[in-house]
Formats: sequence, C-alpha cells, structure tokens
Amino acid sequence: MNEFDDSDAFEAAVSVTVPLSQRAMGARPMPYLDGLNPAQREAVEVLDGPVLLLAGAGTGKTRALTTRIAHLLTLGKARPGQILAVTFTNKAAREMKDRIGRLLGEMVEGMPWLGTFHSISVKILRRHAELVGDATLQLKPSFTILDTDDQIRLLKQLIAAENIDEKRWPARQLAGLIDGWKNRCLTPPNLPKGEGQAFDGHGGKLYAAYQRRLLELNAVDFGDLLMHCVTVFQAHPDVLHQWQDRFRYILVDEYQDTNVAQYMWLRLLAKAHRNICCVGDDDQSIYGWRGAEVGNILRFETDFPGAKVIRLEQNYRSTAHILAAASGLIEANKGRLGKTLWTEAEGGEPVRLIGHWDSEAEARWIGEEIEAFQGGHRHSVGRRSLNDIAILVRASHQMRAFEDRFMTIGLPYRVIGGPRFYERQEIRDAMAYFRLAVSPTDDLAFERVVNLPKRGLGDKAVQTIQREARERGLSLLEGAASAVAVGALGGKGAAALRVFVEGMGRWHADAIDTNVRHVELAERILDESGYTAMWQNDKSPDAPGRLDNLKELIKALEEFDNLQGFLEHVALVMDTQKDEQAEEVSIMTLHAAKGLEYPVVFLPGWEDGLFPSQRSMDESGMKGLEEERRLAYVGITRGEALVTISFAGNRRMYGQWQSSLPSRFIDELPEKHVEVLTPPGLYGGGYGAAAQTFAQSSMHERAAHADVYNSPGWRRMQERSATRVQATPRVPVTIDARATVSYSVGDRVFHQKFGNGTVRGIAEDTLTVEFPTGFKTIKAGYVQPSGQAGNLDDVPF
DNA sequence: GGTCGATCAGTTTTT
DNA sequence: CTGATCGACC
Repeated sequence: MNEFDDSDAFEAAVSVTVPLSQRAMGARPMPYLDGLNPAQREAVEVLDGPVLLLAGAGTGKTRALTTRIAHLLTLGKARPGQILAVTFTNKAAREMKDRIGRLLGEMVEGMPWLGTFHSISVKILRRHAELVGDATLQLKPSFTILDTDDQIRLLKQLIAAENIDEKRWPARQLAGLIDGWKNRCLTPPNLPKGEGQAFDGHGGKLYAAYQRRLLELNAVDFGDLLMHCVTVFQAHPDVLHQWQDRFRYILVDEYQDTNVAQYMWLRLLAKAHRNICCVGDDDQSIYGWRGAEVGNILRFETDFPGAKVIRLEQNYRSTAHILAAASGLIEANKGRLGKTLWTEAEGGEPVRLIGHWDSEAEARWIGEEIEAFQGGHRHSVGRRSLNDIAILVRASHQMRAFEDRFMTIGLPYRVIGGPRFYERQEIRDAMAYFRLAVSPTDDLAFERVVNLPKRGLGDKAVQTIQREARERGLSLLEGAASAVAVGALGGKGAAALRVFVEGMGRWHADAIDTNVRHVELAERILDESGYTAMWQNDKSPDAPGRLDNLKELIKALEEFDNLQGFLEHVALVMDTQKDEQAEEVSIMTLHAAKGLEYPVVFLPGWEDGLFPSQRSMDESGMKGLEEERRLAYVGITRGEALVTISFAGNRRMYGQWQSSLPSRFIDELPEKHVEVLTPPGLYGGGYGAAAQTFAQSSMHERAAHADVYNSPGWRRMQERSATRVQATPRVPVTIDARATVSYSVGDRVFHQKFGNGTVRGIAEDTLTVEFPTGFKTIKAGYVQPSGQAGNLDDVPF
C-alpha cells in the first residue's frame, strides 16, 4: 500500500541475483555485459554524472538502457526503489520491465519507479495533493483523472457559461490551447498576457475557470499531472529534496520527445545528484506538434555541463542500402547532433522506388507484391509471413485504399493504432457507470450515463437536476434523487430517473460491500441499467462487436480486487495487449510505427503536400519540413530487409481526384541505394498492351492540366529506369481463407464491417454479397453465415 | 425529447 | 466522399 517503504523483500532478492558463492565458484559475475559492443558497454558502465545516449534507430537502445539498470542494481549502486526510469508509453515501460526481469531473474515487479511520466507523476502527486490549490480549496489525494471526453464536456459548459458562440470557438480548440499551456508548465497566473488573449480574448479567463472547476471536482487532467508536480516541487523545496534524495539514478527514454513540463520535472529531480541518463535520437523527433521540444536533447550538454555523450551507431536491424538511403535523406536536416549509422551486415537490396498512376493502382500493386512475397516467389528476401510486412502511411485516411483493396482480394490485414480499447464509446459508457457506482459524486460520469440508454431525460431534465443540485449544494446524483423526491420533474422521465437513482444506490452499496464480488456487480450494473439491452436491441453491424468488447471489459476486471482498483488503473494505462496470433499485414501511420521494425516495409503516398504534409509546412515552415523529413527517416529505418517507397500521380481527396507531384524527399534519396521499378501499365509493365494504351492515353489527358510527368522526380525516374525494365511477376496466390463454409445464392451472411447481407453471386471462393450499403465482392473467408439466415423479414424485397 | 437532414470540415496521438 | 455536429421539425 505505502510505496514509501518500497519492497525490502524484493531488494533481498536482488542481492542474491549473483550470490557470492557463485562468484567464488567462477561464475561470470555480470553475464549481461557479454555481447555488448564497445559503445553499448560504455553506455552501461558510465553510471555517474549526466549521460546523453544518442541511440540511432536499431542500435540496441533498449538493451543498453535495461542493462544499465541491471548493472546499477548488481553493483549495489542503488536499490530498485532508488532508480527512476521514465518512458512515454505504457508499452515501453512494460517492455523495459520484462527485459530487466529477464536480465536479473524474476524481479519484474521490483521497480516501483519504472513507468510513464504520467503514472509516476500520479504516484508523486497523490502524496502531495493538498499542496495543489489555494487557501480555500485543495486537491485531495483521491483525485480522479479526467479523460479527453470529460475534459471537452467540462470546457463546453464553461464556454457556454461565458456566453461565447461555441460554433466559432469550439471546446476542442480551447482544450488544445490549454494542453499546450500545460505542456509548457504555464499555470493561469503565469500565462503570458498575449497568450491569454487567445480564444477571442477569453483564453486566460476560461483556463483559470477550468482549473478552478477541476479543483472543485477533485480532478486533474493529463497535463495537470506533470504541471502540478512541477509547481509543487518549485513551491516546496522540502518536498523536492525528499524526492531528489530518493531517486539516486534517473533514466529517461525517448528524450527527444520531452516537452517543457517534462523537462522541468526531470531537471528539478536531477539537480542535486545529476545522475541522469537521457536516451534519445534527435533524428526521430516527430512529436513537435504536440509540444515535444527537440531543443531539449540538442541542449543537453549545456544543461548538464560535463555531460558524457555516447553514440550508439552500430545498427543491427537494416541492410546497408536501407541505412544509407535513410542517412542520405536525413542529412538534409540542419541542426542535428549528428550520427552515422553503420552495419556489419552485407548485401541486401536497394530501397525500391515506384510511381503509380493513381492511389488505387498503388494499393493494387502493393497488394500483389504482398501476395507474391507470401508465395515466396520474390526477391532475395524470400518467402515472408504476412506478419513480417507493414505498410506505413503519413495520414490515416490513406489506409482506406489499402483496406478496401485487401478486403477485395482477401488479404488479411490489421490496422495498428486505431481507437484503443478503453477509448471506445461502449467501454467509456460502462466505465462511467462503474465510476458513478464507486463514487456517487462523480458528476461527469453522471452526465454521461443519466440518459443512456435513453430514459427520456434530455437537456431540460438535466438542467433541472443541475439547478436542484446547485441550490442544495449536492452532487448531481443526489440532486437527481432530490428532484425526484420534490417532484421537480414530470412525466415518464421522473419515473425512469427514480429507477436510475435507486439502482445506483443499490450498486453503490454493493460496490463498498466487500462481500459482493465486483465482477458480478459490474455485470449486474450493465444489465440492470439497461445498458446491455441497449446494444442487444441495436441492429447496426457493429453492435455485436460492442457487446464483445463489454464482455472483454468484464473479463479484464477479474484481474483486480475491486472496481476502485480497476478504475484507478484504467485512467492511466489505457491499453490492453491483445494476442496477435493471426497472419496479417500491418497497416499503420508512420507515427505509430516508431519503435517497431518489420522485414518488409512499404511506404506509399510520397507526394508533395501529403508527405511532406502541406499543413505541417504551412504551420511550421522549415521546422515543420524537417520534422516531416525525420518522419520519413523513421519510416525507412523501420525496414530490415526490403523497403519500397511509392507515390501516385493522382489521388482521390475529399471525393475529388487531385494530381500530385512526387515528394521532394524522393529527390533527396541517394541514387546509389535506390532501385527504380517500372510501374505496371507504363513502359511495358505486366499488364499487356491494352492496359498500356489505356494508361498512356490517360496520361496525355492528365498532362493537359497537370504537370506530374514533367516533375523532377518523375523525370529522374524515367532516366533511371531507362536501362532496366523490370516486369512485375504476377503470381496467383490462394490466400487461405479461414473456415471453409459453402454458400449458395440467397444465403444470408454477416460481415464485420458491412453487416448482414445476401449472397447474390459465387465464383470459386469469392462471393458477391448485397449489403444494405450496396454490392461487395468478398472472399468467403471474410463472412460468416448469418444467424438470421432464413428470416424472411430481413431479406430485402 | 428524439430523429432526421443540412452543413461543414477534413494530419500526425500518448497519457 | 466521409463523418461529426447542430438545428429544425415531428
């Protein structure tokens, strides 16, 4: 319970990791040091004083970091509770725990201060909550953490209270501003005058009102976690000293992504002993748009005079061609700390470059390439599992072309980084019910679920409840009870509200009763409130999926002792790792790909305006362009064996076809390491004369009002490909469809995305299905026989 | 109070 | 072309 006395039992375990007896018997004392290269070894062994570890892509950064921790522990320089190790994501924290565990035996839970900036800040803040606020009102240690939804809802109320036209000044925008301020640790009183004028002159005032309201709700948002910590440290030197003493060694992952608040947080904690080791790569800084300051890493040596800078440059991931292409590109950026990645690996294929007629052709071609890989008919790279292949796009809307295409040809894929489990609507709704049952004063949760499922309680009823609550100084739930009692509400809404309030009373009683099993209680809340029924009665195609998610939520509850503990956990650890066994191609954004690696990588959409993104360049000029270039660098360096860059001359955007020029980044790639492929349909590609004629005639048409094929990039492609014309082999591949069920025309089938439909045609394993949204051609493996087969009511005409 | 149509905007995302 | 959001109407 009390993290202050850490885990002594655990520390005992560490000391026996390498028992003296074993050492005396000749066991190597530090086996984990074996196999490190000289730079990595230095990174592990220079323990005291400030260290900046510049770790290029694929250079064994995590290994160095985790080994360093193992080394600190083994040498007895610090106990586990005295090491602060910060990451940005829960995933990274989890991975570090796992790897330290593997290095030192089963001690995974022993690092209480290994976690994200936010989770560590919560732990710190809970101990000093009363120092946040003013003489009239302070935060309490039981504060709740608001998610983005709650935050927006709150801001909407405040904007309305100020009589501001919410249409011209949307709450989202204000949320963004406030976020930006908190990222820079600007509290309302410290906000520069000019900045406070943002949002039609009301920015500063609304910010102050918002902070006040949060305090009243005993709540904080994500930005507050860091900012409050910093302000507490600054205002209370005694508190700061206590933490400075505790954390003898500090390690920071992805330092290039830190914002001002995180930077201040770290500096304050490291000021006394200066044992801080920051790991990062200035070339992979891609989060400037959300407050990250590359300057933090560039300035490290000035911030910590005498800092030791260690470069990890030996790459263990990619071929020399891939590294050279990436390095050549990133050299165009100014103000880098500078690194030269190298590899011992020999051979490998150059980075491939191909231009396509349009975005559909691009998707088609990539689909065919992947099928060819799967069949093992392609390249030195050999046969590849779908799990080895990733498509990395600049913007998520690019994914659609691939999804559509892969759906049609029956190529299994997964999208990484979509809406996360705990961000889904049904999960948040359920969570709000649980929150309210646990803390009946959670007004935001009340507002979320009071009319969900529909209970006939609209804006007016909610206003009545709010008035009632305010007048009597009650929470909304109590206010609702009171409104029912005094008969402030008429009609059926009153009856429904009574049921809701009574139910909530029962659930709360059960929530605090340790004899009631929380998993069962959770299920009961969802059933008795009518929430489950709401989705059961919902006929939309995603309703079954939502019910599944709710089941999964209940299952996740089993790992906790009570609802309270679960809610606490979920506020910060908003991800669940689902086992990904299936063979699927991964599709994701470049941002989501950071830190990942794949043998085969496709980088489509390298067109000026899309990548680099026009908006980035407009908003941030050269800085923006450089960040885009780093993004390109991140993309290329994800690939291990084969990277393929492509662009399209035409792309459908907002329903309109728009022509585009190849990305300027293409011309920045070093030619020696690039092989230009000939697109099918042009210059005698694999599609035959008819396709070629078609392509060429259309090409002239296009050229009439777009200069795509006169662009430098395109011209150079033509020059390069003049000597080698490579036909694209088209290998027919049968993708193994899942369950083999046979269908006949007229059968009812269900599809995850399109819902229920009727089979109208069959060709081999491909079905033509009529969905409410239209006809689709789909591999049989992608649909299931519909449970409602034979129900004539559901069959159109 | 709920539903349906018009209107409008439209990167990248973690906690 | 989509999807989200808001206001008018039932």
